[in-house]
Amino acid sequence: MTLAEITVLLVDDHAIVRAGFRRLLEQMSGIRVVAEAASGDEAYRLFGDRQPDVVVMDLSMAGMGGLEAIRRIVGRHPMARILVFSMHETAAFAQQAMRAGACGYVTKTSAPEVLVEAVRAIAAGRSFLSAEMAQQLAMESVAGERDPLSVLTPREFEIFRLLAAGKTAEQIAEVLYVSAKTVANHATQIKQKLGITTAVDLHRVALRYGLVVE
Amino acid sequence: MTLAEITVLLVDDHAIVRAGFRRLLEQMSGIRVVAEAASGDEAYRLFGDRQPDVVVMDLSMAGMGGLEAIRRIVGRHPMARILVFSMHETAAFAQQAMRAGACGYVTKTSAPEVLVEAVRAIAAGRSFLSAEMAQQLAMESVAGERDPLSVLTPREFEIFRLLAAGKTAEQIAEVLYVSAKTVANHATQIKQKLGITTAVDLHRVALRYGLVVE
DNA sequence: ATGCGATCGGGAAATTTTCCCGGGTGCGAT
DNA sequence: ATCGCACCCGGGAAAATTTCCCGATCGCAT
Repeated sequence: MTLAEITVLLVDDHAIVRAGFRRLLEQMSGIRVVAEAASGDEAYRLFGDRQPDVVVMDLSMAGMGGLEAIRRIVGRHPMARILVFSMHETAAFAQQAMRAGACGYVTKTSAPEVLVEAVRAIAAGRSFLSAEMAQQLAMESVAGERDPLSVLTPREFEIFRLLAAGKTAEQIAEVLYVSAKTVANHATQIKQKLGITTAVDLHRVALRYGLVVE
Repeated sequence: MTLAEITVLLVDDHAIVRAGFRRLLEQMSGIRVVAEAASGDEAYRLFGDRQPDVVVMDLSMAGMGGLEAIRRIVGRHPMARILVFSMHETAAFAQQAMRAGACGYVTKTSAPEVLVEAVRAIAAGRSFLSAEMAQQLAMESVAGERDPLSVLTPREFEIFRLLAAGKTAEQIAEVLYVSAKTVANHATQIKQKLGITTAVDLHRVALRYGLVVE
């Protein structure tokens, strides 16, 4: 592994990003891009052909998403080592990717050196998380790591759902036969528990857990 | 213009994308990247220094967004020619970008040749829309049923986007260099125009038109 | 020149959010 | 039985935000 070059399969539906990665790695010794794919499908096929040491993959691709592609590749080739290279700064994405079988996660805003370092780490059999991600994930695992909505009491959950559906505090108060004041107090408590500040965040959490349709 | 090289200022907060663009243009004659910026701020400063023929700009940047950067640059330098290079496939973005003062819009999924063609078109004084965008915009104008977001002014659209991203009025005020009061007033106007009342509705509209991810 | 729309924000009132509090209720443990 | 505890309900008061109304400026078009 340390003797030969590290071979890389690049997967991203943006040609410009693939070009950037190539340019970056051209200036490095010991790493060589042996193939590129613009879709999960293509990546799956090419992996079998080329047997690269490392796959560098974007998450957000049209068609079969990156997560699905990871599952497929790892399912067929358990030894595959995949580094996710995503634009999302959120720990939830990193978590999902790792769970799907990735060995590392780096954001696109990372410095170029970090990317190279990550590729080397993955090739060497280690895993790699960018510092911010590691930080976030650590925070979460300390916090208990389970479904964040489980911290809500039944009443809070109910109000959470209604808020996420776009109802105002008064409307909710009306259907629940309590005062708007109480709803407001619950709402504050809910946001506190979920660690969010705005109604938009609340809606996002609800979407993420399938509590509202679209 | 056709005699000299076309000089380009590259603006994108992802180093990898800038590298990709450089690599792409290195292989072309007649185009040269003379500067790179990782933020709208930096782009604004560098534009004055270098006076590039064309600015190639990403829309979604941390801090001052791309739209705001366009507004600022064009406001100060009316002759600036800006090509937007975005990951968003939605016509609403192209529409807003053009309205903010851009001369062209290309998505990151475009083929490399398209990017080069677009840069050349912009430098030659023409404007450029990628085929899919032109298609979508045409469809909309024919259908008469334009998206409700077109009733928003550029400024309103920008603030709308930031609100939909879960930012508070205060945070928005900070990145746009205006008072929180102004943002609040805009927000009221936006909700009025869109016929919505809650922040959750706002997020939903943004989702519906692909302005926010997820 | 004049009008118009876009942007920015102040003033003031209305409304909402937040924090702090206490009271009531059910439920399991001692 | 009664104690602790979590839950639910809401009042009071301060803080923050939203809303409505207004005037100012600026660029642009007629």
